[in-house]
Amino acid sequence: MNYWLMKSEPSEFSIDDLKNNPNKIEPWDGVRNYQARNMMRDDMKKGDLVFFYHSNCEIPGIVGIMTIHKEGYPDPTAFDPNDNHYDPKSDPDKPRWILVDVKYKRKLKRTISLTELKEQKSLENMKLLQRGNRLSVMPITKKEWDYILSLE
DNA sequence: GCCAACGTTGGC
DNA sequence: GCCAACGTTGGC
Repeated sequence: MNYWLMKSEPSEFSIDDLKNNPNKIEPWDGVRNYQARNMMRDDMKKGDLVFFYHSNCEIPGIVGIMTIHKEGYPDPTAFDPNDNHYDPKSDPDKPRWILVDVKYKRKLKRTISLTELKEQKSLENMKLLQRGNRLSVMPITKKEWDYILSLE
C-alpha cells in the first residue's frame, strides 16, 4: 500500500466536485509534468490512499481522502485540440501523458492547512514542505500519513 | 550538452 | 497581482 498527495486548485476542481460526481470517481487529467506522470504510470496501485490538497486558494491545505480507483492509462485530454491541456506531441499510438482515476473516500473533519503542516516538527522532511516544491503529485510516507491524520 | 529565455506553479 | 523557484524548450 502506497500513500500519495495530489494537488488541485479548488476553482478548477475541488473535493466537493469529486464528492458530487455521480459515482464519486474522476480521471485526474491535465498533469503535464514528467515526474508526476511517472508516479501515476509506474507506482500508483489500485487501492492506494491519497490526500486531496487544495492549492492556490484562500487556505491551501489537505481537505480530504481519496483512493486510486483505476491505474495508469493515457490521458485523453492530450489528444483533444479543444482542451486546455492539448499536447500535439502526444501521439495516440505512443501517448506521452498518463493519468489515474481517483475515487472519493471522505472529507477531513477540517482543513489541515499548509501553515499548520509547516508547524509540525515531525513533518519537516515532507516533500510538500520542501523549498520550491511544485509537484502536483507526490508520495507520502506512512509515518507522515498517520501523523497528519492524527492532527485531524 | 550548455544555458538563456520563457512559461508555469503556487504561496503570499 | 507579485514574484521566487523550477521545468522545458530550442538555438548554438
